[in-house]
Amino acid sequence: MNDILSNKKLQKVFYKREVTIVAQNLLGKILVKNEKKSALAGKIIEVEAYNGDFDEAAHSFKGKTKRTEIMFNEGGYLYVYFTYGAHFCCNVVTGKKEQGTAVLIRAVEPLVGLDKMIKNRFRRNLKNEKEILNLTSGPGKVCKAFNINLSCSGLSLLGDRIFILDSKKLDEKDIGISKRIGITRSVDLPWRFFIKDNPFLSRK
DNA sequence: CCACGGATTGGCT
DNA sequence: GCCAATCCGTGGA
Repeated sequence: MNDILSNKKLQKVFYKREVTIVAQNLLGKILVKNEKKSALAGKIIEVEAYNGDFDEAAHSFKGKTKRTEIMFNEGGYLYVYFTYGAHFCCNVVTGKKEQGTAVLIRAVEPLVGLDKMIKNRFRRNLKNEKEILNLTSGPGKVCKAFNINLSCSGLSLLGDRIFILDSKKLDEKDIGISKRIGITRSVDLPWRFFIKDNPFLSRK
């Protein structure tokens, strides 16, 4: 199983493309976070695209602020924000410099470092086997399990702390598309992409 | 300085 | 299914 970690790291050219293309192509790829002694890894199974040019739900829509300036980098950086007084959410910055586009990682399927993820997320042992499905099935949950917080915002995905590995291309028929979740503006854009029937999705 | 709302989660009805 | 928790970022006075 750990041989998945020998896959090739995604490079700048992958991230600099248009945000909805990057979003769909991130499905099935492997998010990796290197800890002091071990690695955490999960397969990306649910994402959403945000584009500040015309998408009122994007943090970058109103222009650059101290919080969102990272979103205006060129593709290949991590943008993390804090919300509802409790949760972090992590995004992959995409496109060209000053564009303000990013992909929210909404759910992953845990692959490597499960014990550590369980510790990070619940601070206790699992109550039962089914609880594993609650480990990384939402944007705040992913960040908690991977110990991603504001100190990770702005990190380069070409570095060694956090990055994404390639994997074989998904069959188009396995990709689902829907409206985005939890927003109040630009609600009709069909910019949520997910791997159909994966048990770790945030919603069915 | 103050007010308001949020790219969520988990607990309770 | 409904709803409170919780606090920072943002914008206006």
